[in-house]
Formats: sequence, C-alpha cells, structure tokens
Amino acid sequence: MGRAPCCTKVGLHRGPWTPREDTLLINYVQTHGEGHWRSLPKKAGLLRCGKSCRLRWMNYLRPDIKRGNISTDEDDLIIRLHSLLGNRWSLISGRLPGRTDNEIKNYWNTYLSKRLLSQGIDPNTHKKLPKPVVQQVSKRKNSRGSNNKQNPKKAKATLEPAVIPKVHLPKPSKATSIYFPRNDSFDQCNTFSTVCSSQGEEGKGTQVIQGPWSEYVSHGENGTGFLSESGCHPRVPSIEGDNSLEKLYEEYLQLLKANEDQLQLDAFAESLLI
DNA sequence: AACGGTACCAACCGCAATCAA
DNA sequence: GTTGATTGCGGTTGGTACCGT
Repeated sequence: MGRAPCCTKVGLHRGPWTPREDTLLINYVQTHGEGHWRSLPKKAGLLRCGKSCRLRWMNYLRPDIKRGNISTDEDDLIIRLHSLLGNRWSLISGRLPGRTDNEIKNYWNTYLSKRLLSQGIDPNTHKKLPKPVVQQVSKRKNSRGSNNKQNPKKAKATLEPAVIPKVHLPKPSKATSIYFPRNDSFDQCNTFSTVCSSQGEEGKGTQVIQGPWSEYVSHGENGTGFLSESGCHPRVPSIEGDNSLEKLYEEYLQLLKANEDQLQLDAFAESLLI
C-alpha cells in the first residue's frame, strides 16, 4: 500500500525549535488539545510537519515532563523493566511518570547499557557475559534539558567500541499503552496534570513544574485552566498518586522475593501491556 | 589557543498499527 | 473487506558542548 508522506517537506522548517515555535505550539494545544497533528501546523501557524509537532510536544513541551536527574531508583526500575519488556520504550516510560520514551531510550543507550556491559551483563539479554567488558561509565550529572549545561568533569566513558552484539529480536506486536483517548486529555484529566514528584530531590509530595512549561504555565490560582491539581499522570492513569513509582517498584520486588518463578515475572510483564 | 574526540540529546526517518470512509 | 490517512514507536543521525592533548 503506497503511503503518502506525512507532509510535503518543501518549505517546512526543520531542526531545532525556536521559542516562538514552541509558544505557538503550546498555545494551540492549550486551546484545542492534542491530536490532529497533521492539520495542526497550518492552524497553529507553524511551518513544521505534524509529525515534528507531535514529537516536540510529546518529548519536550508536555507539562508533565520531568527532565534530568534520573534517580537511582528510576535507574533500577528502567533496567528491570527493560529486562522484562525489551526496547519497548513507550511502555517503560509509561511506568515512569514524567519521563518520555525518548529520554529513557537516550539514557539507556548512553549510560545504562554501558553500565551493564561494565558489570559483565549483556544489555540486550540481561544475562551474564562470559567476560565483563572493562570500561568506565559516567553517571549523567545533569541533562542539558534541565538547563544545566556545565556538566562538570564529564568523565569519559571510554567505551572501547566494545562491539556490542546487536541482537535482533523479533518485533513485538504492538501493545496498546495506557492512554486517554485523543483530544480528551484536557477533559478527562481535568486538563494537564502537574508532575508528581514521587521521590528524591524535590521533596516528597511536591508538585513540580519543570522544563519549558515553567515559562508558559499560567500562574493563576491553582494553575487555572491549564494545570490542574489533580496530580494524575495522563499516561499512567492506573497508577495514581505521588508514589506510583514506588508502588510499581515494590510490586516488582515482591515478585522477585516471593518467587523466582519466571511465569510470575512474565505475568507481571503482561500486566504492563494492558 | 586550537584541534580532535567524545558524550549527550533533540530531532528525524521509516515502518507498523490503527482509524475512518 | 479495502484503501488511504493518521498516529505511535523504535532506531538512527546530527548538532553542540565539553574535555583532553
């Protein structure tokens, strides 16, 4: 089936987004909601293809995005979820409130996979390698996205091109991730949620607005109209509240403790594929 | 100071799934 | 059931900041 490109590339902007473009996109989504990405650029006055708009929104402009400072708990959870789900980044990110699939994918590729290798674990199979790959891996201090560009002493991850064996697993059938229906995000979750900070740096239970939204968010009473106090994560409706990450983590640990039975772990993985 | 190498991450690309007529 | 449009996902690329020499 011949498939038309998502947009005609002629005359469209590419590359990094400007603050003005961001503002246009945010204003449009704020007014009309997500969805209809194809027609969005025209209506919003953007010279971008819809795909690009969607990506920018999903990975950077969404108000519930938590950027940088991936905690050790999150590290651990990502590794465990990856061992269960493989490279299904959207599913993994769906279990990590405020994290995007792109961020987790980048984080995995630039840090976690190397760390596993250095520990003698194959990042693809999560099984012990015959020989540990000797390398130093630097823990990411801060992300550029968190407006902290001075990565002090960025330790070199002198990764000897440690020939990472590329395992081509059969593509998993697409699992429906937990989403509210398109265009309903504003209504169903009482517009957008603020980020539920489940742990760590920002203090428990505090609601944190990070990233570019901090500039755009209306500062009216309780974020009137755009940011709600509901605290629900639009992508993780099944796990609400401030300790969703902890809950999931505990759930997983209990399974590990209770029974090493692979069936149970598989069942757990299945449950993530709802 | 200049240069080259590396790490990071935003953005792009192509494909598959899903939706709608 | 078929076809074309739209959306979502995962892999990859390219720009840039930083570091060591």
